[in-house]
Amino acid sequence: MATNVQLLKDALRKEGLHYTPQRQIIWDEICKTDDHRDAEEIYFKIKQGGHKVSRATVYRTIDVLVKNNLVRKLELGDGRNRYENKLDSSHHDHIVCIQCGRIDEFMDENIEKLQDEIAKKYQFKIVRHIHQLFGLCRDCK
Amino acid sequence: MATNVQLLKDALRKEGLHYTPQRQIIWDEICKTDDHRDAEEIYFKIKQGGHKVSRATVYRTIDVLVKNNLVRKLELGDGRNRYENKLDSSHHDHIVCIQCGRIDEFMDENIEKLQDEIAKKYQFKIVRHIHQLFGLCRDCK
DNA sequence: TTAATTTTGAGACTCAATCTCATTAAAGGA
DNA sequence: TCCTTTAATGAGATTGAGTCTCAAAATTAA
Repeated sequence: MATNVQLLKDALRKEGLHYTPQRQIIWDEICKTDDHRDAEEIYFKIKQGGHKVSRATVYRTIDVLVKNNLVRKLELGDGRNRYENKLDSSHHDHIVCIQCGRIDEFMDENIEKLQDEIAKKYQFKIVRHIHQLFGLCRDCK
Repeated sequence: MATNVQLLKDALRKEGLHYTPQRQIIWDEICKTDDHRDAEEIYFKIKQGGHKVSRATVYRTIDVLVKNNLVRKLELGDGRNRYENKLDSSHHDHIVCIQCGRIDEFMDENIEKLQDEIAKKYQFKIVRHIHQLFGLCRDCK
């Protein structure tokens, strides 16, 4: 956990922002699980944990964490953004079950390579990408 | 255009819905361009064209068109869904410039194949997928 | 033409996310 | 430590895309 404190401090310093208890609480909460949770869930978990942090601060802090690569923002197109910490996770994309909501992760070097080739062909500089498979998982088929 | 009328009628029949002027106006508007427009844009274009169709009907009709494969829904994760007609477009994914908003289309058989292999590995049945490259286009680099 | 049923439209409503601004807290200097 | 400046926080208002409601209008089949 000590490392996580430093990661946050470094990010905040880089942004010229203060290190505050609220920001630490939020970052801690996000580090607690490897789930893909939305801001509201994170906010309520913090509340349940007995801490008082406002919704606005949760949203604002998550933005900073995303910008500084500590958190990944997941857009599943259902109107709620999800977030996952990037503590020890390498790049991956997502497989989403439209029945039970289960989210798995995948990564394929070859797809990444092909992607880069496509970008080259279009003279496009990729900043980020989204690759999601929606359908039925093993248990819902 | 005659074909488009029939496509709509067929879709509506399949859904057990009535063929109405409003639905035709909406479908016509979507067929007019190959742009990727959001519901609000489509709604205002119809208004500008001198037709009176309510926002609710636009949204409702688009849903029917998407469900029946006449229109493709694009989720770019910016809170607004975009739509494009599928009149003579084969499957493709999107390259989005985060600077100027330009949207290009790409398609790669190999990526599609690799995707299917991943699904098989996870015993997952793909219903749909999203693959989008975000970054800077040729003109914005 | 009528009766039964569906569709439409105006505006209310939802919900995630953002904004406002008065209050509180942090950081650096003396 | 105290003070001053500047930034952060929180409560609640606001936004905006999209959905819902329900009375009025339109469609269809008889």
